[in-house]
Amino acid sequence: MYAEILIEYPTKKIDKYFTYIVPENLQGIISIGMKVKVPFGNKIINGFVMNIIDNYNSEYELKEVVDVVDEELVLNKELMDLGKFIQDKTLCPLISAYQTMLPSSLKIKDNDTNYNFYKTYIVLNKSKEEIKEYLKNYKKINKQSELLNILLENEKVIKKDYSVSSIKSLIEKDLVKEIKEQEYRINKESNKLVVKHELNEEQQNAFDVISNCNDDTTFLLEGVTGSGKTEVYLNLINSCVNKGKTAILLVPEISLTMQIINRFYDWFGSSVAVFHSALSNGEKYDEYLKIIRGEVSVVIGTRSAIFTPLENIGIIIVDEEHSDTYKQDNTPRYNAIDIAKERCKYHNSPLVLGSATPTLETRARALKGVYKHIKLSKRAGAGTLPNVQIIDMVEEVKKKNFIFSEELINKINDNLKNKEQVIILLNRRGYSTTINCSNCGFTYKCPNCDITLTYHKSTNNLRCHYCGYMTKKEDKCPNCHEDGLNYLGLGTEKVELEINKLFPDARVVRMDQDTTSKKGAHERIIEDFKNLKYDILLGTQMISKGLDFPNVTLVGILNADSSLNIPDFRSNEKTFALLYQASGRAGRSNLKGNVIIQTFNPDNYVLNCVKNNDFNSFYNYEMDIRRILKYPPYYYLTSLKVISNDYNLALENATKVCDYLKKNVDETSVVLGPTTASLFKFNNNYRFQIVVKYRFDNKLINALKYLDSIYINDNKVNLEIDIDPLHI
DNA sequence: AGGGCTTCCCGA
DNA sequence: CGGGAAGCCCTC
Repeated sequence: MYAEILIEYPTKKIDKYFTYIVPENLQGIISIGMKVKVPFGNKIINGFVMNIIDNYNSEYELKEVVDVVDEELVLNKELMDLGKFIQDKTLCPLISAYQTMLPSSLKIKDNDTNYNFYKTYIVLNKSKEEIKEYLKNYKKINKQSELLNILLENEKVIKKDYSVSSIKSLIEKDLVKEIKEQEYRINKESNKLVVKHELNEEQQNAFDVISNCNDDTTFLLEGVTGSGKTEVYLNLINSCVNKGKTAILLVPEISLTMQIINRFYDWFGSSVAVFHSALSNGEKYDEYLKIIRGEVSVVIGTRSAIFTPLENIGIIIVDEEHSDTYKQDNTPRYNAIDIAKERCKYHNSPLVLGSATPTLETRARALKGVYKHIKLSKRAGAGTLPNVQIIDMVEEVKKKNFIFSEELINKINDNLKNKEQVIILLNRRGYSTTINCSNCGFTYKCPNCDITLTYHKSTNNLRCHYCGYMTKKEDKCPNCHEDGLNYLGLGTEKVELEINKLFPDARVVRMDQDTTSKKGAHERIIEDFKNLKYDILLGTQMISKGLDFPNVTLVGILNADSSLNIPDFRSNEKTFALLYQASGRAGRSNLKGNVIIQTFNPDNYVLNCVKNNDFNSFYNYEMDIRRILKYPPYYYLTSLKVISNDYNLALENATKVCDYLKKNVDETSVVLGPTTASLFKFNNNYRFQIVVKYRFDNKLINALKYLDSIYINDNKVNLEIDIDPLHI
């Protein structure tokens, strides 16, 4: 018996099968999709069993499979095929497709860590009658007799709750014994008292349409902020579970979605498994084990949770489908929504994409009838959509109001007086706190990357947000040695100081990368804010998503236009979604909400669409732009990056790649470049970019595969291919 | 990926 | 001629 093994080195050079002998003691144990240890070169390394064959003729001597890594962890047929699908669609090594399917704790070569977690219990080692007999003769009342009595009532007790010495002597007397049982680290009970809201008419309609679907239709559930999409999800998944099927719910970032997850725990208790980056390796292992063992019917998680080995999937729901977290930006560059479609096809089950601000691609497909379009146009319960006001900051600056406009200050004061909460959103995309010299124009830049360094006041240093480079801020300009260093841009720290100055009595909490780096910090801030421990929540875009604070009636958005100016074809769409979602945080209960948008471009079309709560107009406006400029959804994109630490080599090869593409793709496609990539220099590597825009191109994929195969063997120049990139 | 083997270049 | 660095190629 032989096994064809895929070696666990994520390199295309060895991304092929190696054949090993299956020794007798592993025959019958080993199966396709299992992880095994094999000798490779002079090391023992992990690999996946891809095939098992009876005969193999080899000119050289084969080695033997050493061992299996874990008998329970086997990728099923569906996932094995899915890996090949990903390899084909993203041009990644097959092994990296499989590696992303497993939780990180199982990926790495530290194969000897045993993540199984056991609890030790004490049980009786004699019959109850014998124990009663013993107790009668024993007569003493002490810790030992006490424990025996408890054990007569309860089958088992946790060892560490009782004194070691009494257990020891009872074991010596052969009356009790220790047993070990595997425990899961996460154990949630469902809440019997959970409030199940009545669905309103629109919600009920959405539920009816989707739950009656028996094929792999994709639905766009477009619901305004606060329209109660979560309630629809809960009911859909519940009906699925009642039919004996399973469900996956994808969410953008779990730490921000704890509110939703807790609702699922309330409904479904321990049949929910959760996957996100904040779990420890042991926790991830346990959650995975529960699924493999078939003990779970609902999985909630971020991008990679789409790979959980659930059987009999009845529905997949992708919440906030416009979020860019669903696309992985390193190998394999897959989009979880594409994977979801593939899995739904396999299980013949519906896919639900939910959002208040779907991507233009999704919405276009829904309008064309490729997806089924379901709308939730009203806020659930008493909430009404907020009143949005645009403030012209050009006028405000004349009045020396640089950060907060007069109107926003007044509204905040009103809110503080009424004991209602405020959210301040600092739109920092493409706009970071930098330092430059007013005397000579010097700015701090990263020596490894072509990026302006960001100033961090709390540590008085400057950091590169790409490679982590760090340097101290000097008192005088390092270039002209004058006192000209100035702060540019708005940082959350600066705004916080300003708030403290303007509203000295307000309790302010800041939420950004710096205050949320510790585990659980997100949840704590959100929980505290919800429990009214603070009046003002100040943060970056991370506060705009899906949070539900009933007492927030005012949202202030500072520098709304900063993200409009980034050179990316999606910047309008991103800005609209961010501002619209942020506005949606206001007035979610019966209190009327207000939103103030501060901008230097009060006439900007995108901002006015937000003001009018008019996704339709925005959609039509932006679709025109996309059509004229040949961007998605009218054209598909593929981006290629040619990377080398040698500038000339990079440019030379980029030109070659570009020429090759021009000759070898369909004539209706457009090849652009080479241009410098948006992050031109990164970690001392020069990066050139080529973009292909196409509609139907049968030749492109082969051209890409050819180029890819060429650069596998080039160790000076690297080629990165991103099919359907989110950004270019 | 990582180790061993080959090649190539330069100094004495 | 020798040594060290750089490139090449193999791993069942």
